[in-house]
Amino acid sequence: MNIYDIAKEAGVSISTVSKYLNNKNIKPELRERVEAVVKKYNFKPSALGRGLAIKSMKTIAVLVLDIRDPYYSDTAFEIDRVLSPKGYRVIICNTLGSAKSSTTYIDSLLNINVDGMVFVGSVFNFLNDYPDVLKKIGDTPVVCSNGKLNVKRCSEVYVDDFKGVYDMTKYVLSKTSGKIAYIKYFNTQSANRKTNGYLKAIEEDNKTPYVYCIDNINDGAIPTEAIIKDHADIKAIICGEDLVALSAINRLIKAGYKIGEDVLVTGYNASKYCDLSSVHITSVDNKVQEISNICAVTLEQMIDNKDYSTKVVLEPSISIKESA
Amino acid sequence: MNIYDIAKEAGVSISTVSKYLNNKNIKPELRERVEAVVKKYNFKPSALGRGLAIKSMKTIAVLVLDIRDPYYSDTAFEIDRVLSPKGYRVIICNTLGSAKSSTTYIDSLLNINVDGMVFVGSVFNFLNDYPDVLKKIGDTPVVCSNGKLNVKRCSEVYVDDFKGVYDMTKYVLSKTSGKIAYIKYFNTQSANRKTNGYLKAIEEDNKTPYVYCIDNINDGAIPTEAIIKDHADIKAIICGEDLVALSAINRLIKAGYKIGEDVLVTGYNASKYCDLSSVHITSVDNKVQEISNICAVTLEQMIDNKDYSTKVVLEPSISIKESA
DNA sequence: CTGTTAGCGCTTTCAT
DNA sequence: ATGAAAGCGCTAACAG
Repeated sequence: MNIYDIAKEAGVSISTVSKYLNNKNIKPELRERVEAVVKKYNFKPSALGRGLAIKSMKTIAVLVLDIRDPYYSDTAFEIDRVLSPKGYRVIICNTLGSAKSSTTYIDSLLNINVDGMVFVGSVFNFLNDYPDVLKKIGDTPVVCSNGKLNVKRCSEVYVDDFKGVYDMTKYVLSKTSGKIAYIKYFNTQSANRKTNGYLKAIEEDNKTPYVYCIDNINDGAIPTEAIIKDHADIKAIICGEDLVALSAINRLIKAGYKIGEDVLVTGYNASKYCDLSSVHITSVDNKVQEISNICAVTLEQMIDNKDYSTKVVLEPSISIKESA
Repeated sequence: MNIYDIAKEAGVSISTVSKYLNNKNIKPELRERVEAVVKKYNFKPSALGRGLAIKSMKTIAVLVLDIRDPYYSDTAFEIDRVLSPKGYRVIICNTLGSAKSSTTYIDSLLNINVDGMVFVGSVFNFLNDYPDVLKKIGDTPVVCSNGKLNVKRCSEVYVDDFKGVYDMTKYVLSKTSGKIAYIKYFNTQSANRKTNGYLKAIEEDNKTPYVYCIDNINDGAIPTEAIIKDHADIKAIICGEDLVALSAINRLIKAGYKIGEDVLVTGYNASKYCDLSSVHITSVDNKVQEISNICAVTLEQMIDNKDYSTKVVLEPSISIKESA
């Protein structure tokens, strides 16, 4: 069933059917005739035919490191929640941070004339070192959450994670005068900004910073163990990720520390992980849902050639629970 | 840049270019000429043009309840991991269990001639009550994980969750002779099979079953509290979901129980949640990755019109940790 | 306002 | 083996 069939049965031309389908002005009588047939067969025009004609597939893509990470699945969920009711299909790409994989996904997306893409996380900034990729993206609308791509049409949506950790460190400083350590996860620009927030606050207080790094998000117990060994009198551990805080807490409990009393522990993301430990976790709320919502809305504005903000910065807040 | 441009520059016809792109036989000389131009521009044929011609977009869809649930994101991840290197784009659909949303997604997918769909979870079986939807799906390849759709081409991949909980209950019975309760989550066919596994094992041991139900996966603390109140001498709680076990454990610890000693707690899914509590959780391993892998591989076989198994049943196993 | 017609980029007969 | 031409389903410019 295609518009020819509909046109024939309604006794009109295909362009009238097309006009009907695209809400253009046609005479009421014809409109009724066409509508009757369309409804009768519950006809939905092929997105392929239209796609080829107008070079758009009503499809957008969300590129993430790994959809299994709650931060990314939250993002993907919100984007789908906003855009799928508007007829967009949402393609999900797990790049795992590999340049090869990322560029392959991008090729594949451009191949179907994807209407827009959302790059989630500052990890994707490495693409700025691939001018041929940027060139291929051309003027396809791009929204970067916590990142920036040097393409023609790019909107950036940030949460100020420097401030997030800075504020959190200030908060912790207000609760203890003892040693405060920081566990940094990964080495993205975002992770560096967070670390700098910690360093700045610590420095302003004339204290000594203790930074421990991990590359695997499940390895939180390792630096925690090191911290316990290096500084048995540790009073607080600020973590760059909730999962890390969770591991740290479990490790500290095993070592006999009372969380929230002997030692304060904080996380980052204010994710559901915060409520999974016996001691609920105080965390930097970096507004995943809000930021993803803005990404989705902005992307749609870009696609529709409406005005849009090229840069939005959100203030994180502190979600206080029991661990600090 | 399209095949006409390539053809012109290579001095051949478009059909020769098309043949080159589709690995059909062409004379070595021409092949070389075409290849040179294709490589020069790193030409990738438009999926839209091809899509219209052959009615396939090299796109598959994964329909889940909610991608934020780790079980579903694990599934989506694995399917993308297998299929995206083969050139498939993976569309993600969060139906939230709503019939309206599901059918809208399905319409949208069929509209782009999606090559295949994976329905994850027995929740989607409700679609069998919508004959018009099934009819629309027609002979589009469908794979159901833990479910079944009455469409022309459907492959089912199951994990025997009755046996999973049955075995787990037997295991728990071997460790304690006290009261064993079960916390059931939701009311899907799968949840019922699990509950029956518990009931069967309990019955075979001539013990009294205690089943508590919840509809929200985060409500594990509620039935746990009830259990503590009803049966202070509870010896084990078997949960239908890891997250429920996690809440139960936190609640039990608060009440002063020693997990793994005073009371055993088990989960279902053997997800990463099992390692997030201070006491790691013994759980039924229902092989998410394996099952998703089979879904992806089977779907590809169906799409390629190769032979495929219409039904695969996997045996769950028990992942023993500290909580039981 | 309506219909005719020419694409959109590719695949696929069907002659050559 | 190769190329010309038709066709996939739709949109849009253009003529009426």
